[in-house]
Amino acid sequence: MARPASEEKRTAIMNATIGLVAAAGTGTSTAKIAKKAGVAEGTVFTYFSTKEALLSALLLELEGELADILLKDPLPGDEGREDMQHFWNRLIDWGVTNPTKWRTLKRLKISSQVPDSIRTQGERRFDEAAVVLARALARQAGEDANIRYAGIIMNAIAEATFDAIADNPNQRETLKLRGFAVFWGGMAGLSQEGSLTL
Amino acid sequence: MARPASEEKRTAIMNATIGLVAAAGTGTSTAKIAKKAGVAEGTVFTYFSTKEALLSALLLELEGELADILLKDPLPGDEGREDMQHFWNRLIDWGVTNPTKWRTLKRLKISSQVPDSIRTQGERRFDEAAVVLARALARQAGEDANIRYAGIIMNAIAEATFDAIADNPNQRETLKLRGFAVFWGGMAGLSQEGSLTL
Amino acid sequence: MARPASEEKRTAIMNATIGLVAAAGTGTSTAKIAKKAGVAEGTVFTYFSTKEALLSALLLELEGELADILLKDPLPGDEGREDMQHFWNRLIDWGVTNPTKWRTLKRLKISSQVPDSIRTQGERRFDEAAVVLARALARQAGEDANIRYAGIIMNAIAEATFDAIADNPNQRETLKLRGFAVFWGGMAGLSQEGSLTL
Amino acid sequence: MARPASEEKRTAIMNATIGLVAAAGTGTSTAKIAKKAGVAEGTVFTYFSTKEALLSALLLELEGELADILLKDPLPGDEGREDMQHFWNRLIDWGVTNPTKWRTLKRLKISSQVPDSIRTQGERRFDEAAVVLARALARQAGEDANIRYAGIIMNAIAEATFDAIADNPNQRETLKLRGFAVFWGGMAGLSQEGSLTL
DNA sequence: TATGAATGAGCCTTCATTCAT
DNA sequence: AATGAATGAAGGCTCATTCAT
Repeated sequence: MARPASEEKRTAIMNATIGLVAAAGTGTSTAKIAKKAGVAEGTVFTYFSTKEALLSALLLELEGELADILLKDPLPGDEGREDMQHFWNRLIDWGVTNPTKWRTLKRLKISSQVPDSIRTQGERRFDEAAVVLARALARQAGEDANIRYAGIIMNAIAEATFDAIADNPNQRETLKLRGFAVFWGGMAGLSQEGSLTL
Repeated sequence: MARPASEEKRTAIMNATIGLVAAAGTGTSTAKIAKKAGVAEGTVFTYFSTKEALLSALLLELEGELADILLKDPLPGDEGREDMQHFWNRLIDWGVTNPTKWRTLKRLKISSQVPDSIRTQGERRFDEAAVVLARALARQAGEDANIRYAGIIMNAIAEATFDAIADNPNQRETLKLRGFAVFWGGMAGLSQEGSLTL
Repeated sequence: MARPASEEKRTAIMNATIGLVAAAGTGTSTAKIAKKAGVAEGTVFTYFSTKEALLSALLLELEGELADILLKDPLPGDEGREDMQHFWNRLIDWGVTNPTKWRTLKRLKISSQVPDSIRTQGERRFDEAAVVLARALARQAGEDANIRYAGIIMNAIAEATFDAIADNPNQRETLKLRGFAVFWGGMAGLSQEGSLTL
Repeated sequence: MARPASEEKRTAIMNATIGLVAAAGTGTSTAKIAKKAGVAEGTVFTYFSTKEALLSALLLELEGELADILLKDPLPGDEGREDMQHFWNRLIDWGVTNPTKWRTLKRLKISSQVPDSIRTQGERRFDEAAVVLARALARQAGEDANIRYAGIIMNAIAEATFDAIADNPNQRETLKLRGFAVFWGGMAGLSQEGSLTL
């Protein structure tokens, strides 16, 4: 009956936020976000009750998008190196294609403007992927390898890989391969240290 | 800048900043910093012309401190794994001993309140360490391994290691070993991918 | 203004306003009013062009309701104490029965969000009652007693009486009697001071 | 050492607030207050941490001022009508001399922007005066007359008296006398209704 | 007519920085 | 040099009102 809430506007606000958070951190003002999104300052608050709510929604959205991409295509199915590399390639491709999203996601994950509960909720998006990852990892790093720890390291090496690709875009595939080799080699190192009681 | 009288006050301001940035990010107000440092609000600005100047000085100071620690003790001198592990141990020990410093350093490195020129300048502090690192790395990852890339990954794995140690303080030594194994294994993986022209 | 369709909605808006103004003052937002009334935000403005118009209409309505009540039942007709006490009892009964209306009326009478012209207009609602009051008063306080002055005092003592009854509901009748005694005694005092030329 | 906090500025802010609250209610903006006081917007908050704190301080200050005035001069000492009239005269004189203060005080007493705890605290300022009032009242209205109730009525009649004086300034003394006669007569009426158990 | 999204002025408050003392 | 009061530009958010549906 009334003017319907516009998905388009919501998206515009989110995209503006992605761009600004990537460039200037979560300290960007809602006024700048509104301006960049092409809406009135007040409109931001009809779509997100609070700046915190906006940032939280953005974190969940980005993690959801990434998680979906990891799982979209069928896995090779070897339950080992190839499955893992499949994930790795998806991760790198997404990050390289969406550098500002990646940067924003990274910032949101450590921002004090996003409540811990949201961060926890966001990790849940990766539960499904984590199962596959765990299976593949078990072969390379032993049954009791810690997935969370492996995940953080995978992320970190991906990070370094993005940087390298950003500096040398034409070496993209090589760098992607190399990054995985590092990760996979690291996981092998992990296996040699025996089990831990955490 | 002719250093104002009291070195003590300068240090107090820096320490207060470390604590507050670790806890609340670079958004902390200069007023809070002054209060925690036990000086008047205006005094902050006789030691640092600007909040940006304060944060920049802090970044350089922390990176200097860390760089010094890496080089303080004599190296084993094998120009390989042991030299590298020596660095690794220094890095982890410093981070575990000074968690707020580590956290603050991490935040400053990505803060939009610190100009890029400072960030570049800060990396220079590690030039000397990088030389040693390069030599050691050459053996494990090949002559043309990229130090910057390796450095970023080392940092990342260290980060994951801190988290793990923070959660399980009594496993500190085991986790330190494991972290290094991962790093070293990763570097081995690096070598297998052939040379890159970057 | 051609009254919009639903008298029911108009009433709902007014009632919602009564409740909210009593609780939170004339600063309450039109959005809250709409919500409490169960209508859309915009609907408030099809019934009342302006928030000011809404509050003004409410003031007039409440004063009208109270004035009607004062006159509804037949007076004892002694043109003295009994007529006056009849009014007093109506007034107190209405206030005790409708505490939020009373509270809202009180607030509207001094709100800067209601124009003076409306306040004046509202007083006109009591003209008829004032005639009776004047006659009754003449006996107790002299021919030239000032009705406006007496009215204000009556109101004030009623106010104090409401408070007392709110604190001690079971003493209602006694307090009502006592309040009138105070008022009537005061009017006697008034007569002793001789006439005034106002 | 630093620029000392200026009592003058604090007073300017308070006076500006008195004027604006009298004219427009407690909804007045801190920006307007600052402007009228001739200070920067931020300065308001170096003297009062919060708008609520400002209004609260103002309420306590005004009640304190009024309470002091009631007690300043020596009482006639008859412990009856004359003592009471002494209070009455002080009250009326203050209100007539400071109409905006009176108006502001009235508004603050019912504002939802002042916490109840402050209101309670404010009433305490009148404790000393209340003792005298109670004694005088006992003679006219009986031993068990309720002081709070009497106080409210006194206030209310004073209110009506101010209005009348504002309309007819040259009748000031006569109206003051008349107002007291009404109050005193009302208290006599009170005595006739017998005791209440509240 | 009813709806509620859209608007932008305005609100209270915080903050980096300046400056009188 | 040290202090902290003074400043005014933002900042996040609310609100009365308008307008597309």
